[in-house]
Amino acid sequence: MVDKPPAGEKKPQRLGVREIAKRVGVAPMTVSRALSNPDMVSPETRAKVLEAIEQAGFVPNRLASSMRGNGRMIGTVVPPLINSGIAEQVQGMSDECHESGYSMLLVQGEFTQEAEESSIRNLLGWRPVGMILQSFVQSETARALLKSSGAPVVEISEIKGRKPIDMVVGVSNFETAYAMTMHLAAKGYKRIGFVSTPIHGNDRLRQRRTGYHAALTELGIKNHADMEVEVPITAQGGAEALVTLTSRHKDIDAIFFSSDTLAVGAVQECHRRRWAVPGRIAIAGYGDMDLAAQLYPPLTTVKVNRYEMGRRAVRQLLARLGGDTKVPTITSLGFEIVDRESA
Amino acid sequence: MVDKPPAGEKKPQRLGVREIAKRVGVAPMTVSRALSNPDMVSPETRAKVLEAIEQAGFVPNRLASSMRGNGRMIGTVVPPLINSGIAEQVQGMSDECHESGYSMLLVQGEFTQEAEESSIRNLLGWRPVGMILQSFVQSETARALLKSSGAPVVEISEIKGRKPIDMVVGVSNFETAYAMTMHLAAKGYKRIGFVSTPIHGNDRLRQRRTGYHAALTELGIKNHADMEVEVPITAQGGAEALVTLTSRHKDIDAIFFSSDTLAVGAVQECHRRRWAVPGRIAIAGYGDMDLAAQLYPPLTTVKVNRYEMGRRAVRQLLARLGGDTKVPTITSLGFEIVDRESA
DNA sequence: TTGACAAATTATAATATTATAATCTTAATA
DNA sequence: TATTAAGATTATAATATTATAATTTGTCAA
Repeated sequence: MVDKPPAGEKKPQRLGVREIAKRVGVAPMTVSRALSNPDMVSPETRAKVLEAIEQAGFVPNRLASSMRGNGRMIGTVVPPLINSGIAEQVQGMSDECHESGYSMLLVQGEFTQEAEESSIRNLLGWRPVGMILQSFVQSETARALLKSSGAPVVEISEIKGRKPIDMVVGVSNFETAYAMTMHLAAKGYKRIGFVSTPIHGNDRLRQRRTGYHAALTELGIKNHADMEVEVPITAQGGAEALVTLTSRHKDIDAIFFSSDTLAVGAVQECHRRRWAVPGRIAIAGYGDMDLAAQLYPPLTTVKVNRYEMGRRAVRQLLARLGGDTKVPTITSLGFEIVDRESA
Repeated sequence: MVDKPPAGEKKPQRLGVREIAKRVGVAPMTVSRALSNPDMVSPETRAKVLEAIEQAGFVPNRLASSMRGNGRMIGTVVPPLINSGIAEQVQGMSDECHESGYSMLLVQGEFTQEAEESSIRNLLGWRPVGMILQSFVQSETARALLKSSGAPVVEISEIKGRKPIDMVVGVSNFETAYAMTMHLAAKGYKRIGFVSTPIHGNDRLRQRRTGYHAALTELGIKNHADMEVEVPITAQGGAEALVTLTSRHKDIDAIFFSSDTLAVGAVQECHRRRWAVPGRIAIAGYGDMDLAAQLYPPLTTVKVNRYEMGRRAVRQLLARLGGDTKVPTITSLGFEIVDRESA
């Protein structure tokens, strides 16, 4: 009761179109239009409104717009940003969103099925106009929620295999890995190992391994499970994998790492052991990270344009939202085998 | 008119507390409470409500909650995620947000003052309950907007110098750089160069340079501007900086890089030139990235816990939002000089 | 001077949730 | 049996915006 203002005093109106309208002497709707449909307002009125807005430091409430169905928010769930190429992808998404006036709601983490589900649920609570997800969504409940939300969904993922919820943007991880394995074979390597970060639940990695297997089969090389290792996505992981594989197989002459981070770590281990790369062992990576070209020796790797993938994903969503009915369901970005000196 | 449903037919009610309430035969308010104040609802009612929610696949609309003042969204503006330690910070923020049921609205990019201002304006449109910004906000307009928004603000930045808008979390970049420079001097290096990514507009980098200068002065070394270079934050940048400095000064014996990414690039250049590190030249970095310890030779660097910084920033915000009035205005996280073999 | 038409503006209602105040139940006490 | 209190539930109003329909204003021609 102490705080209650005296009867006559008008309470300090919160800053909204209503208040701006009052100050200019016009209806709230006119203020709204001055901002979003300038053509429907006379130039003079518009000028007065914009000035009042500027003057008051008014920032339109996007929550309310969103509730009325003018939302401009995209939700996204991504794996950990460190050491993977995800950071570049997020940058691509963010840039594209920003340029189109959209905002990006981000959840990041290492997800079990339940965690993934709860993250998606959280995001959907904000009623985003579109969702971008990494990898295929595992949880059936989550898939159902996404579908019934009505928002278009882009999965940035392996482009072949399981049926997408809606749209997919990505590369054929199978083909990239197949191509690299063939490339190594063509360069004369006979015993090629494969190192990956944990594959469980990750389509992309699984497809890479499958591509590696397919190439070996085609080459008439019997593929030994003990030519493969899974390690955490760190430089140390790469170094350890190198040690494991080379001590298992004295004659191994090349290792294909499913991530540049691992390959770089392995190269360091070779330096420590005074092993020539590729003389003693050839090393190939995946991703073409910034360091790859500068590494000593320069890293042979698979180049995938992650930044562009991020941008494309957003562009697909926006196209769909813009009413474009013939947005492709599957968008495959190309890849490139970058042949450098490490293999 | 074709679409209009026949008169008697009830239009398909959108899924909201209202609809759930109708199905359970209870008031909307009760549904709301079943979710957010379970204690105020009888166990039986609550069970029925939760079942109906589950059954219908209802996801509460956070926009509407937010409008009523129950928002749980934090806005953040960060520099590019690639090659800097920012990804770890974002991971920290995301984890902490997620654990507390908050969502993170992220804008990422390389910002001029105007772009920074527009990004902040965009975020504020969503009425976040708190904001986390990198570095001190430059634009006066943006600072005003932030202040008048009433949301608590954490700047993750240099902890000394300019007056923060609200709270700061960070380290003293001055001290870290001072300490590293002194460390190098103590190890016997006489001519120490400094390489940084573009300093303009970045407090943290400026403070690092200042710390480097202060140390030189204290050591009685006259500091030459041509012992410093600015390069882009890439491995190549680091390599180029090494070339530039060593050709300018034949007697330079150590280089302190303001980022591990640069230092790693420089080490590769040394390998190409068959220069011993630290025999021919010592290399020190900043950040202690994953690769630093695995690098050949292992990288001497400044370790700052960026992940923890991100978590702390969010925790400070939440504490303040939780009504804690004695949240510290300035939080300094410690640092560590990690002495390895490269210097 | 009236009518027709377009342009500009205003009024209304709808979006989904929840704090608050009001009401209804039930049980315990006098 | 009436009274009181606590617990559970419901009714009301408020949050800010905008599509739509309705109204006002102005211009031109008949």
